[in-house]
Amino acid sequence: MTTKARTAPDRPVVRPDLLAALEDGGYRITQPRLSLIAHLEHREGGFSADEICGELPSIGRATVYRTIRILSDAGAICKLAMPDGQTKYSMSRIEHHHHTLCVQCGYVGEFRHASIERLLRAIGREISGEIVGHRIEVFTICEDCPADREPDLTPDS
Amino acid sequence: MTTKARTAPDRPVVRPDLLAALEDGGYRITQPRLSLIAHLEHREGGFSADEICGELPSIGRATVYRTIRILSDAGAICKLAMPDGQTKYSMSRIEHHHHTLCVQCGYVGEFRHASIERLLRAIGREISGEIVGHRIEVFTICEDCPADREPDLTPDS
DNA sequence: CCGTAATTGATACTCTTGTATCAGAAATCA
DNA sequence: TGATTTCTGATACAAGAGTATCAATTACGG
Repeated sequence: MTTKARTAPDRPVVRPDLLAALEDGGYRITQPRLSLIAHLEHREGGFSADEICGELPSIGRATVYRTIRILSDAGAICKLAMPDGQTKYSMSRIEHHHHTLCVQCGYVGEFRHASIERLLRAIGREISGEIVGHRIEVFTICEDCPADREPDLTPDS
Repeated sequence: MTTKARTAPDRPVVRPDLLAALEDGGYRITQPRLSLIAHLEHREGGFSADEICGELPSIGRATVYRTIRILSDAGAICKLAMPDGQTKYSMSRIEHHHHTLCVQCGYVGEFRHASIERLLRAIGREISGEIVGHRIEVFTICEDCPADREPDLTPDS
């Protein structure tokens, strides 16, 4: 029964699609990459690369950045920008989504809205040039944050 | 007839609303600020702070950044983010607009779309927390850019 | 026209977000 | 089990974007 488990070390079990992001890219399945993926998979909200370095001190900075890049290229992670320019990442849990970012605690939520795709097509008809991408970020003060404080800079571009 | 012009130096004439952005903030009308505003007013597309430093070498770096900040706070300038994280600014010419950014030449365009405000209200009803701002950026390859090249990273968050 | 207070510009500094390097360690292939 | 190739982690480096400092200058109210 346990024939196959002979040489398996204590590899964390991760979402198959995240594993596939590595394999499809021709990357090796390594311990640090698995630990990182397992960590991100269970992490709430958004994160910065440096936060992850702090949370997983056993994994080198360079590896954290490299792995985030791989996952980001594979579409498993989204790269976001806070109003102040800070970079955040977020694990994608649903497809074709957009993000809410709490300007106070950095919490990142995902939402879908059918009208958005339609809207983008309409915009495409009105502007010159070809649309190659978009960024839609909704800045919020999330439920768990005190709403009484002055929010940060809130660009509405 | 020319009584009033006696002590007026060669101050550039700038859009009154931009001047107001200074006055309303309690800022002095200085030569460097006026030169900068006059320059930006006639400049096409988007710009980075450092580009402006290069274009107006007689104005100090710090002053460029300070003035951009003042205008940005006053809403006369929008702060944008390119897909790669680079910061761009753009003079606002119309109200309640959003931006197109050419990922190849950095050209910034403005557009309005009535549905966007409606859409945001709809989103507000679906998510938890309070919306305090948003960022909608449409990345393009503009008419004047060769479309055959591979575009940059095109996040669709 | 003068005094005061804000502004300027040069420069140094900071902080974030990465990338480059490279010897040693690990994963994979045969 | 090697042999080979990739990956890792420590560290240094770099670019971008902006702030802090501060003496000299400029604008503005009276």
